[in-house]
This record gives sequence, C-alpha cells and structure tokens, in this order.
Amino acid sequence: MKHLYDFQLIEAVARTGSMRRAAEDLNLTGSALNRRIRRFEADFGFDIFERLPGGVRLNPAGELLLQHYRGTRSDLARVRSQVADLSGERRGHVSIACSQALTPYFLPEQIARYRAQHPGVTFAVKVGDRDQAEEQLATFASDLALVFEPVYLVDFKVIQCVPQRIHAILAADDPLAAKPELRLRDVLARPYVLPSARYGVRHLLELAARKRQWNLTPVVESDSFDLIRHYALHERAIGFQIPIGLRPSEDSRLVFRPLAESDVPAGDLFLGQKQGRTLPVASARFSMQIAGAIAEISG
Amino acid sequence: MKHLYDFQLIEAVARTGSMRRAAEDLNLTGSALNRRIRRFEADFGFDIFERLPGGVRLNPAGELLLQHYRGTRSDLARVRSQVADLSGERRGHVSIACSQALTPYFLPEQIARYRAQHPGVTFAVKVGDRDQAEEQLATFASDLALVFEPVYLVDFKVIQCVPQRIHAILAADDPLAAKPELRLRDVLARPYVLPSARYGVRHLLELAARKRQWNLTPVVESDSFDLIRHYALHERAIGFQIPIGLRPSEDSRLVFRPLAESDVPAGDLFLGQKQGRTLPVASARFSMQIAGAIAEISG
DNA sequence: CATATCCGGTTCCTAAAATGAACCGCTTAT
DNA sequence: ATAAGCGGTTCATTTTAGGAACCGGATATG
Repeated sequence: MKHLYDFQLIEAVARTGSMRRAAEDLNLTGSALNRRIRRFEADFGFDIFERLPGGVRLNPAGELLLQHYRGTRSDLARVRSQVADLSGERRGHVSIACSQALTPYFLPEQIARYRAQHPGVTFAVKVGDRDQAEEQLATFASDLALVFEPVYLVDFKVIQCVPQRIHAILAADDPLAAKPELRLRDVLARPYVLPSARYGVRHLLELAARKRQWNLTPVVESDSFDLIRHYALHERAIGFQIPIGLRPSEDSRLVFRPLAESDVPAGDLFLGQKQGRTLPVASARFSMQIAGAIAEISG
Repeated sequence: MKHLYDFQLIEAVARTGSMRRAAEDLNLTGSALNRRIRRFEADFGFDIFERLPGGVRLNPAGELLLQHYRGTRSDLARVRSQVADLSGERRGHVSIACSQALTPYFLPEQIARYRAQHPGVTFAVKVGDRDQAEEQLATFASDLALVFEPVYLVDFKVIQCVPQRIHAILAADDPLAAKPELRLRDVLARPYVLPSARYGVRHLLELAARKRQWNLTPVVESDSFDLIRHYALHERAIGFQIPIGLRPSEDSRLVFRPLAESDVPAGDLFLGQKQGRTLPVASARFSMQIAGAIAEISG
C-alpha cells in the first residue's frame, strides 16, 4: 500500500546501512531518498537514524518505529485477508517458519492438502534454526512457526505441542538395528553425525551427554538434515532426527530406532504464532489444520 | 502523520456520510476527495463504501479497515510517546473515559497529583455512561476507562477493581440520617431521585427492586449526578451515589448513608484498558498511579 | 408533473510536490 | 596525496494532486 511507502524506504535504508545503496535497490537517487528520510524525521519529530561516517544506522527510536511499521503492515495484511474472505474470494497467503525436520514430508503434505481445498492460497516456507523461527514471528516476517524445542518462547503463543523422541538413523544391516530401542552409550560409541549446535536435536543430545560428563565428538557436523540422514549409508555412521522428519519407506537401506527415553528425554515440537496477534484468515485456517495433524501424531 | 492522510479522509467521509460534506470539513473540493477515495479503493483492491442515492456508507470491508486505522494511529501514538520518553522529554497525553462519579473529586485530585510530577503531560477526560466508556476503549478513542459496573467487559483488560456500596444522599436533618445504614424499603418509601437507566447505580437499584417485584418511581430522573446530589436539599428527596463521588465535607446540609448490603449488593468500579493494547508511557504511568489510589480506597 | 437540489463521478487545466543530476564538504581507505 | 564513498543541498524538470466546471441520476418541492 502506498501510504506505507516511507516505511519501506526506512526499512531498506536500515537493511543496507546506507542511503545511496538503499536508493539503488529502490530505483531512486540518493538525493530523493535522503530528502524523504529527513522530511519524515522532521514530521515524526525525532531522528530515527544515527549518521555515522560511512553510512547510517537505526537509533533506538528508529527500532521502535520499524517495529510499529512491521506490526502495521501485518495487521493490514490481516484486514485484506478478512475482507477477501468476506467477499467470498478465499484467497490469501500463509508464511511459516519451521525447522528442517518438517520439510521432507510433513509440510509438503499439509500444504498440498490445504491447497487442494483452497487453490487461491499461496505459501512461503522459511526454514531456519530455532532462533530464526522465533525471530521471524517477532518481526512479523512469518505468521506461524513450527519449531522443535524453541529457545525462548517469549512473545510466542503455543497453538499445539507434541513430544518427539530423538531417533537414530542407521544402515539397515547395522548390528544395532536389531534392537527396538537404542541406548545412548551404544550409539555414541560409534561414529555419528550431528546437526549444528543451534538445532534442537543437537541441544537435547548435548544436554544428555553433559549429564554424563561426556563430550560429543561427531565425525561430521552439518546444517543439513538431509546430509545427516544420508551419511549413514556411508561409513556406517549414525545420524539423528525426529520422527516427523522420517518415513520408514523412504530408503530400505536405512532404519530408524528411538533412543531410550531414560537416556535422552523427548523434545517438544511446537506450533505457535506471535503473542497477541490476529492472524489472516488463511493462516488461521491452516494453523488449525496442522494443529489437528499434529494432534493425530501424538495419538 | 502524513502517511495516514487517506485514512483521515475515509474516517471523515464515514462520519458525515457524504463525500461533499466531508470535503468541506477537510477543506477540499468534492472532486479531489472523490478521486482520492476511488484511488484508495483501487489500490486496496476492494470498495470500502456503499454508494447509495444520497450519500455513501461504509461497507463491512470499510468497517474492518477503519478499525485497522484506529489501531494503527493509537499504536503510532504509543511509539512517539516511548520515543519521547527515551529522549528524556517526559511529555505525553492521557485520555480517560469515566463515569460521572469520578469527576468531582477523584479524577481532579489524581490528575493534579500526576501533573505536579510531570507538567508536560496533558489530559483528556471523556465523561459518559458505561456503554460509552467501553466503546471509547474499543475504538481507541481513550487509553483508559474508569467505569462503575461495566456492561460487557469484552476486550476490556481489568487493571484494578474496587467494590463500591451505593449510598443514599439525604438532608442532614432528615430523620433517616440518624441510622448508620439504610434499608431499601425505607428509602424507596420516600421521594427519590435516580440517574438514567444506563448508569450503574440505577442498574443495581433496578435489580434490587425487581427482585422484590417493586417498581422504581423516581420523582426526578436525570443524567446529571450533580443535580441528583443537590436535589436532596429541596423537597427532602433522596439521591444516590457511590462513595468515590462523595465527600462528607462538601456541604454540611447533606449526609450520606450506605444502603444495607443485603438489600443492594455493592457494585464494582473498574479501571481498565483495551485488551491486548500497549499503552503510551504517560497513560501507563498514570494508570499505575490511580490503580494504587483505588487500591487504597478498598483498604 | 416540472423544477431545483444534492449526490457521486469525470474532465480539463493549473498549482504543488517529488524527483534526478550535479555539486559540496567530509571521512576514510589506498 | 588521491580517489572513493558517504550524507546533505541546490535547481531544473517531471509527475502528481487539486480546483472549477460539468454530467447523469435520484430526490425532494412546489
């Protein structure tokens, strides 16, 4: 919407840290952009940028203002969504921040199911670690977050929550695969592959190991759960994942076995939204659908 | 702020019900205003006005949009207030909707006390009945509401609550004044003056009377609590008020006696704000002050 | 039934506002 | 010492918004 143009400019300047660079992104000249910013500041009554040699940076007032803008923008999106809905248009857009475990099976299935009923609705899926998912909510960048073992849970309204035990991924012909449940000590005695420290699975394993005063020494460490899953086929290394990110049928050469709950407690997968926000129609409906799907998982 | 200009136009058109009349209020011509509205609707993607012969009216989409605008405007005011506060300016504005009982003593004292500490802060006090106070909150027209026996309490976040017994106001030489507490039947046997039906005091008395299958037949009925209070000096009629609106010292010819609580239960005086809203700095501080003052009343 | 009035909406022309190009003073890398 | 990049300013130019007049239709008024 046109009336938020000044805020778009401000956000671009804040992002690039330079008026001239932001001006390029916005197809403007530096002079025009500079004048708009100065005029806005005069109108607002306070400077919102610190002028540094070599660029600009938002000051605390600017941070507050930008947060206001993001809230306003998302609320306007909600209004448009509701208006579209009462016009019978059934269009909309859903944005989700989620952990990697959701990307192979759960989210594609759920999105396809929703779009089968509402073809006019589009989706944006932002994959990231736990911090990023929560930040996405806080800055109104995503409507929903599906995150395993969130870090802060501040400003986070829980819609649904389901426990997920950590599973080891191993080659089907691995001797350990014979057991229905694995002990942590047996698994860590083997070469194993871990996600980076900021992911929930790693966090739970770290906690369990620290309790026993062990150190985790993965042979491979990666951001990619996909890599972790497939590395078990080489070197007979063991990977880890939560069941929502696994399907037994995927590759007959791989099997999954839960870790004993006494060794590694189950973590929680949370579906949530930003506290105090009213979601657009499509997002609210989709959140209800996946809340139901998650509830089914937990039985 | 300039970027909300379109919304100001929309609000004016919605208020007057006619573009040309709104244009006069806004010092514009009808043509210019009409073009802006049409352009906004095209930009927004939906019409927000119903065109009727003889004028225009907001459609449901427009209602939603106007609510968004009011929320945005008040949130921007909050941001400015916070920015001013972190600039050490200690300025601001507090708007309160309240029942009449608060106007003679409580609010003037509290406002004066607050302004003694923060002379830069200005106040707006909107007196009205219970419905109006709650509507003021809902439409962001007031930051705070101080209301006796609210009707709905939807979207109303209670900050503080104190019980207030209904008191009869009578002439000092009235025989009833001898008793420390009055029975409803004794009071209603006399000529009495009541506030209009939509006020909390009247509501509680109606309830108590209906329970006994009595009808209330006031000799005078008025919107003005001031009139009610002073009418007891003439005709020896009995008025009613809650203690926060009374001071024993005001007029030695008047005395106040509580009604027996078994006859008329105490009502509640609520201090509240709109649910889910973050108040500007000055309003938040002032609400804390009067919350404390109210807490003292209740002992 | 005819006339006058008021409504939203459109057209045309003028006034106002935003923009781009060039330039200034400054700091910082090279 | 020089060049490059920064925010900020000036001025000519383009774009945009506004005012006046007008249109077709509904409505009130005699």
